Amino acid sequence: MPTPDRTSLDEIVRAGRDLLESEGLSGLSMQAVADRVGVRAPSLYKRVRSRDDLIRLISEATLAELAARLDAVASAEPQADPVDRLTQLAHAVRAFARSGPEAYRLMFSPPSEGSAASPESIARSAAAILSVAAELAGPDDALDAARTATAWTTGFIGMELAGGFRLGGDVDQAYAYGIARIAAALDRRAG
Amino acid sequence: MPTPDRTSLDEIVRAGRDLLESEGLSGLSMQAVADRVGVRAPSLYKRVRSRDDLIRLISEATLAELAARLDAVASAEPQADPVDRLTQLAHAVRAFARSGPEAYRLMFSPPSEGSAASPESIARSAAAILSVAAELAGPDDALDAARTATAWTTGFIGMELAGGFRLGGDVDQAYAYGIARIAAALDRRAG
DNA sequence: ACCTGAACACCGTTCAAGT
DNA sequence: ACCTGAACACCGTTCAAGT
Repeated sequence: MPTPDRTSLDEIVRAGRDLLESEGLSGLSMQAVADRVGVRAPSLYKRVRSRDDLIRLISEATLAELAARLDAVASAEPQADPVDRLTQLAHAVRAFARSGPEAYRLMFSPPSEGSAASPESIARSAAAILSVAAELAGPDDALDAARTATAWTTGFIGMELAGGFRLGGDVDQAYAYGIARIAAALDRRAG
Repeated sequence: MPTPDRTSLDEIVRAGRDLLESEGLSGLSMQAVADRVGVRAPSLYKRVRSRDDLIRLISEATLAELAARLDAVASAEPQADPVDRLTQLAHAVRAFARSGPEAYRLMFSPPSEGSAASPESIARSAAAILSVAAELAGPDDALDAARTATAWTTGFIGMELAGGFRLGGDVDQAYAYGIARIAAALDRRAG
């Protein structure tokens, strides 16, 4: 006789994300997730292969949200100058990271191989930046340019989240300075 | 009656680093470290406050090594063009990261607050880059320029180590492309 | 002064037994 | 078909007892 479902994969992933953000990665235990969704820990394994798998699902969900956010920004003003659009994208990534720092970090530094998001979802979240990079640097250099912009963005935000900017100075201004330099450097019109 | 020392802090940190590199962060257990140095796990707490503290010590040691490496590169050809020197520094960081990827990742994404390296040692490892950045961008923009270069470098390498470059293309070439663009963008002589 | 075994409170995960 | 308690093999850490 079937038992009525007492939870769902969605609820588990959502609970995991909340827990990750409020308690950090070490607080994301199967027990804690089970408590949140009102089930015993072993029951989670009906919907999730392992804790690593749960972490991967959280990464995947976060990545999808980021991709949606960036798509919205990119398509908001399709006519705007590509330098401005790249700048807006970079600011959107930073705002997203600040709204959920733990989940953001998870995307870019998975604690294990099995918890890394799939190449497909990574590619999807890079689409908006790739398209602006193509406009800026031209089709031949689009991939390299997108990588340069993405590397700088994730590097800056990663250092910021890790508390790496303790030499003083205005971090917001450093971000603005950086994105302006990067955008100009990638702009083929500038030569 | 005192017992002769059966291990030392240095040996523990070294064993921890080896273990980290060969087994990953999750393989870096107090038990495994104790086995390596020939002691029982509780004895480690005579020299180390906690596992987090051991991780911090490993980060600190790695950071000191990186700083020494970069100092050596920076002072090898003091007369060279700053663009070339920044390029060499960037390549040195990447080579260092590849020689010990797990320890490298630890420096830039500490798994917890207590395992982060001290601001002082971070500042020390940034000295070489800061000095080239000052030459390139001028004293007023030195800090912002150093942050831009560092963010790009750590971001690129972090993505590479996380396996984030699966869209194809030549990653070595993307690195060369990026550092050339960044160096040119920071160079005030180019304007 | 250092080292140890025993113990504590946790983990992630498996599995037979329940409904 | 889902859920559970019990169990297993691990953790990090503390502490009294040994030398």
